[in-house]
Amino acid sequence: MWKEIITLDGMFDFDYSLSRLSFDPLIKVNQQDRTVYVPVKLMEEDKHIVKIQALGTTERPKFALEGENEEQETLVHKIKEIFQWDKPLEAIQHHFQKTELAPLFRKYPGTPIVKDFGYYEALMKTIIHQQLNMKFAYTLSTRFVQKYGEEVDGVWFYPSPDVVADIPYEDLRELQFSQRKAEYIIDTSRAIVEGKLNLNELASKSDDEVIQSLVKIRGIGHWTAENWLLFGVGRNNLLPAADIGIQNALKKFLHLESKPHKDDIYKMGEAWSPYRSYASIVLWRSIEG
DNA sequence: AACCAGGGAAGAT
DNA sequence: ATCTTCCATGGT
Repeated sequence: MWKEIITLDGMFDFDYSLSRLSFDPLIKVNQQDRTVYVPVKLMEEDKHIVKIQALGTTERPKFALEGENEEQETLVHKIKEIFQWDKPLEAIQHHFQKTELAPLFRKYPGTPIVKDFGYYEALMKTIIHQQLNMKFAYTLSTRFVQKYGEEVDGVWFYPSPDVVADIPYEDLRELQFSQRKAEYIIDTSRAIVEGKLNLNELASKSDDEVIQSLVKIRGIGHWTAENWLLFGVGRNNLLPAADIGIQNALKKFLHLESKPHKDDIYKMGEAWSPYRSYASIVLWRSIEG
């Protein structure tokens, strides 16, 4: 077993990360202990679990990382990437002080964007969650992973694309997937297995290039491509204007009569660039219980 | 019971 | 290219 203490220079609201992660029943989180167990797949069939416990505060973040076997350096690096501990959250908050979102950034300092635990996982989860209320969305993704994924010490790993590629559509329908959602999930996984879709390769391209490529795949629209970039890859400048949550948050924050249209959202968002992802995350946060 | 949900495809213009 | 309609399925 290895253990490592990490301290950050800037701020980081880890307890908020935990409350967000706890939306997902698949993720083993304990908000009282301030811990989360992160499933990390270094390669296929090379599954690891890293326990993270918060020791510090938002202003003075400090974490204890713990793993079972070797690979300490690689796993710590992975965790740093997932939690994006290198993002300059102070500078980002400062950037927003001259915008209309300043009050939200003062209310929620150090709000981080924690990435999903893998590119494929992020894409599947995002497709499954399209157009569904969050409760049912998580019910579906949980059924999906608990049926086809693998549990190690109480921690769930998503199935790999080759497992999903072989699922008959009817089997997902039994989990209450719509026919189309079953097709999106399985067909996209097949494209990955066949090498027609390479997420690692995509992740090195520009936002626009990624969106152009992903949108060509049946079942992936603009919203899903943006969300993959934001939560899968961890890009800074995504503003999913079609997202109902973003729309509702802006309506509430700006006291609008009705939900803003996407053109108006993009216009507002110009001042938020190049950190529009962080505008998105505080807007989402502003309407969470 | 109607409308909504952290959309998308297919068809119409 | 942009607008409309339909699709699915549970939640409130």
